[in-house]
Amino acid sequence: MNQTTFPKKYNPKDTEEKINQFWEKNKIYKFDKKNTKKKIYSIDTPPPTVSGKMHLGHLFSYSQMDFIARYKRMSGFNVFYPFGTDDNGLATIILIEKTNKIRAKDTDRDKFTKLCLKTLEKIRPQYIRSWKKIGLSADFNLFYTTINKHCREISQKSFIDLYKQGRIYRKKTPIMICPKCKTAIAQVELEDVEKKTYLNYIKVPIIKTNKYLVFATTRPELLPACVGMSVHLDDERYKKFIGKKVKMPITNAEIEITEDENIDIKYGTGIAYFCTYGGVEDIDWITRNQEIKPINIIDINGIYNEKAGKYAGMTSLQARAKIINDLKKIGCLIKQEEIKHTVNTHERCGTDIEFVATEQFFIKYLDLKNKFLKAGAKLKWHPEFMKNRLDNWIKGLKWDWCISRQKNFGVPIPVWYCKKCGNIILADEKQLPVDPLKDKPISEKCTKCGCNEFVPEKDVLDTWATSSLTPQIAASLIPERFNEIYPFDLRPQSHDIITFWLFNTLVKSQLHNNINPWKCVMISGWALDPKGEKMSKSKGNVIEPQLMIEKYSADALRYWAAKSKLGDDLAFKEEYLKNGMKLCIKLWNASKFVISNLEKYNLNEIKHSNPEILDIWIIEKTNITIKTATNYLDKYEYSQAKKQIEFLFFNVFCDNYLEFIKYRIYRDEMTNSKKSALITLNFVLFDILKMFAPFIPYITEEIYQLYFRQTNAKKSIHLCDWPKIKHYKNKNEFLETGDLFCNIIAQIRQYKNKNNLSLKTKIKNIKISLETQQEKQLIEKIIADIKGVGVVENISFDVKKNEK
RNA sequence: GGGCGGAUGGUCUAGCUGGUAUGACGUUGCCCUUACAAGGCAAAGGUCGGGAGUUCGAAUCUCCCUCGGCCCACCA
Repeated sequence: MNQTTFPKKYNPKDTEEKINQFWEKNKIYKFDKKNTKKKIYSIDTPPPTVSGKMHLGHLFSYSQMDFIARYKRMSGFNVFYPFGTDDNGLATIILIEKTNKIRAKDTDRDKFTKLCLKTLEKIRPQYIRSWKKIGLSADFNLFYTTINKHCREISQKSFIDLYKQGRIYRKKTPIMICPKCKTAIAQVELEDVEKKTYLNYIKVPIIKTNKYLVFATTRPELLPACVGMSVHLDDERYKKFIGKKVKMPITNAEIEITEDENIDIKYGTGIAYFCTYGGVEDIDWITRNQEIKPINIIDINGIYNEKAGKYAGMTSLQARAKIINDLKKIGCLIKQEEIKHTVNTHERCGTDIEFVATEQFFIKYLDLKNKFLKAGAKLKWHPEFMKNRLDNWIKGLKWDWCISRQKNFGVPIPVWYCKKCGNIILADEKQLPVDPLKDKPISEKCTKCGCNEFVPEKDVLDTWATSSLTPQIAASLIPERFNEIYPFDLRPQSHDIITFWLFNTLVKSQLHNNINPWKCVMISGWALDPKGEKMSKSKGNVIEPQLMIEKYSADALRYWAAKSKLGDDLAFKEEYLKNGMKLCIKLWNASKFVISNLEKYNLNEIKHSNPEILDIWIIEKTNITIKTATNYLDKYEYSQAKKQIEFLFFNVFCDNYLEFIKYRIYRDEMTNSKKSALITLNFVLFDILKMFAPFIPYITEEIYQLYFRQTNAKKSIHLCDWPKIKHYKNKNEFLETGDLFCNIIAQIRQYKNKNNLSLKTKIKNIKISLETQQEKQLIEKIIADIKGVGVVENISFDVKKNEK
């Protein structure tokens, strides 16, 4: 047997770097596409955005999915674990603009996309390095970026398929836009912020009377778009005015007072005025009052148009200031009351959203709410209660999915319009991916009118329209095994995007294939700052994972990530990283001790036919841990599994077993008890290492390579089999005896402690108290061990109660 | 307003298909024991947010209340 010198100290920094290169060079995590014997376990890995940096939250949730991936790999699965990046959104635009000093607005879309792909190609390796560094065992060659050809093609194909199904429609409709980003935004992109504003009380004369009404509004600038005014039927103050008309100041428009049961009598003056469109309630109202024509005064860019009269060319904010001034001048503004209210803003830029009527593409799905609820219920949720969030969301959906975006970057909507008749011409599947701005439809003439001139659609698809296809995108990287990969076994992701990524993916899969995209979902929580608060740049409490890896090691960070229960948020505390390091150091030292002793002998030559009681005891303890840890991991409860393994290692193996066998293996002559100890040490340590491997992959690999690799065919510990249970007869008796033994050793330790004695000090006599006579019988078999381990010459027993 | 999850020694945390509580950090004492001083051994410390109920028995089940958290909906 080769003698390896086990390094005295563990150096995580160098080791992790070295191990990483080893993994990469030997393609340890490569998906074996030719292997048809192993069952595939497929993971729909979340694609992060290259434009960002890896943050602690990433580290947290990717580590958690990696525990499962590694466990499944060791359990004999052929793990399909791709890694993509999501690069067709605003963040990418900003990055490309910055790096290349250009503006997307002023650049040809095709050129910008190419430039983007080129830039991403350049910066990607550095970015992905972070993910490799945390020990992610994905196959990085199963790669996609949501803006590449492969993804554009699949995304456009999805559009065409849904269009043909009649699921996609184009409609002029009020839609939320961000006046700053100048694009349509979806419900999920909203963030509500509480803001201070003024509730303005405005006086309007009632026509043909000398009376007037006062209504209150936070959006006075929409006055030119006012189309209605309502009061509640039960409102004694206003009941009599229903059916009368008022004359709006400034515009002189005549508005009829109507009755509407949704009016809150207590809010403002109890009179609501409706503009097209100030908010959801305006849209609701106009849907209830079909005969009323909207006045669209805001354009898609957020600027007021000619219908706004003198306010044309302004933004809402500018118009508001001006109109308040004008109302004051003519004496119509009675008062302004400062209030706090919640406004919907665009989550990316914080700008208040506007409602504007524009032509947009929608995926029709409101009619399928029940189908989606049922589909959600079919998924196995871990943790289970997270399903409520999806249900809640589906039940609350109000609009179809608006999938067009007015941006000059993204996946182009594969559509042209006939110049003459406006007929929509879909791209042909054969020509995908297509860019209507530069490509022409395959059919040269409009099928309706025969015209041969086409207007390209300028809009692109919502980023979620593409990222909701990650299962199809990833699985089609290995087309020949598509059907074994899809539906995926697992979708891991964090809870904040259940309502979009998870939901949208489910929707697409249901619409295209009528099945769920995955069998089960694993929802992770958030990484919080040490105080338990959300990390954000503005708060300045962001923790750099890279710095922490430098300081403590990736294994320590992963150890921290394994601390939280699945789905729970977890505060980041350096103390936990220290615990992680402590475990690594302990694992290193214990392995050093065990291996340095094992290395002295050729284990194959040591044959023992008679295992000692305490050796069977530790094997049985290991068996129990294997069983419970396996159960927990099968339920995705990695934190419980880790806890069990850690307990076995620290409290049973190190604190007790290693101490128990020292006196045996320190002997020079090769006795049976020494042989038994060596053999047991060998495989218990190996089992422990294997169980730790999914959590702390670096140090376990290093120890494997230093010793166990010599006698194992597998190149890496991560390719080894997950430990199996060894069977012994009468294991309960061994368990009982071993546990009792621990108890007695504890008594001896206590005795020495009380008497300020070192543990190795030999004592002549000690009295041990036992509970029953039966215990005494068990103990007699291992009296020699007690004397040896406890360093005692004579032992007497004091039995508390006698058995009948 | 609707929904979901929490509240356990000084701090963080496990347990929650019921039988007086897990571990870590911190604190104190002992030990420089041939794996480990970022150590080992040992000790002190909690009756499980409050109230009621079910039960022989509840941190664990039911109901109510209080206080955080998250998701969703919210106003002219």
